[in-house]
Amino acid sequence: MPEHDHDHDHHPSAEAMEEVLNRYMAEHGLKSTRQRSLIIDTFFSLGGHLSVEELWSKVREQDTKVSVATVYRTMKLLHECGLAHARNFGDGQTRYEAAAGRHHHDHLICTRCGTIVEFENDRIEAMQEAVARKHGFRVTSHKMELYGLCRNCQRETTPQPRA
Amino acid sequence: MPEHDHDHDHHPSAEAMEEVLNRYMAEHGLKSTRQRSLIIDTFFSLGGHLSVEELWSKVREQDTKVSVATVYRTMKLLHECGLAHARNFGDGQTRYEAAAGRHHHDHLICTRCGTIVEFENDRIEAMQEAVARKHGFRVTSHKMELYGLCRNCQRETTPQPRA
DNA sequence: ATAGGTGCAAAAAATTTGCGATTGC
DNA sequence: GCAATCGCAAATTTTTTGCACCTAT
Repeated sequence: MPEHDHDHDHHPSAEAMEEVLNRYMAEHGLKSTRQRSLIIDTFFSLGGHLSVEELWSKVREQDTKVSVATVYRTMKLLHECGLAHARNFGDGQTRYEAAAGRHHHDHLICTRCGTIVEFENDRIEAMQEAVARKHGFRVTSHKMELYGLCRNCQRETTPQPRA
Repeated sequence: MPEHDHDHDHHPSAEAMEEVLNRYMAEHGLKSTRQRSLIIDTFFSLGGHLSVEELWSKVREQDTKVSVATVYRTMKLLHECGLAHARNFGDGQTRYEAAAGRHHHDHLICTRCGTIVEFENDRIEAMQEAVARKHGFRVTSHKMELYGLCRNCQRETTPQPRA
């Protein structure tokens, strides 16, 4: 499980997310269904960086009949309305992470044990803006991932599985 | 094709890469074959951010018989010995990019037309190090991608395909 | 009523692997 | 000669889709 940075290891409440989502759904003529609510509640209450497979297995604990397809479709929705970010940390699967209501943040990833630490740094963000402007870009989002060894893994020599 | 930043739009020569690769191969008991050389030469002479599919199609122009599997296997090798970086820009495929002999750099990606601009910024890198250190990490590599609209796409309103 | 949603199973797309036939070293 | 490679096809893995049947609105 990911360690979190000092000032933002809170997740937005699933209820708050439903609010945002409801507005989006109303505007787009989408319907609220039992399986969507279940998937969304599960996603936001779990937190972290979830693969569809992981999320699906948690959802199935509540309702065995929900199909992967629905989880994929729902996560695509959440992504499109900006409530979830899609991440790609190198293993072959897309992971989703709660977006709205949280500060933007980036990731430190231990390549040995898989630990993920979140952080944010306003000065770096400001400099990113500046660089982009220099190249004529207007930035709408970004990803920054630092890969390396966490404190423990710098000492350890015994094999340890990734995440 | 990607625009390049001021001071490093050179690609390392395929020959220089063969050198590094040969050393690696000698140390690991790997063999140099016709298809590997072809793939490697093609990869380094093309430059850019290539999907396996794209690279394969170029390779096939020289030798119809090379299989995708070999391209995958060769790129994995290049990646393992540090000569190629694996990237994931959001479309569902891994892209490879020449690594050794180039300065490290990051990416500005236009979400409308797919243009990729490379840049580097030492101050940002220094701050990344600092942040990582604060969290006890020793950074070995990183990825930073800024998504947004390039100069052209901020003006245009007509539809334009990605990449 | 009806547009949108769901499950299921088949389809795609991306990548990996088993294997008998090569081929560097 | 022998271990490493190759091509090919089959297998995996991840994600998408077609379709007949449901269900919010």
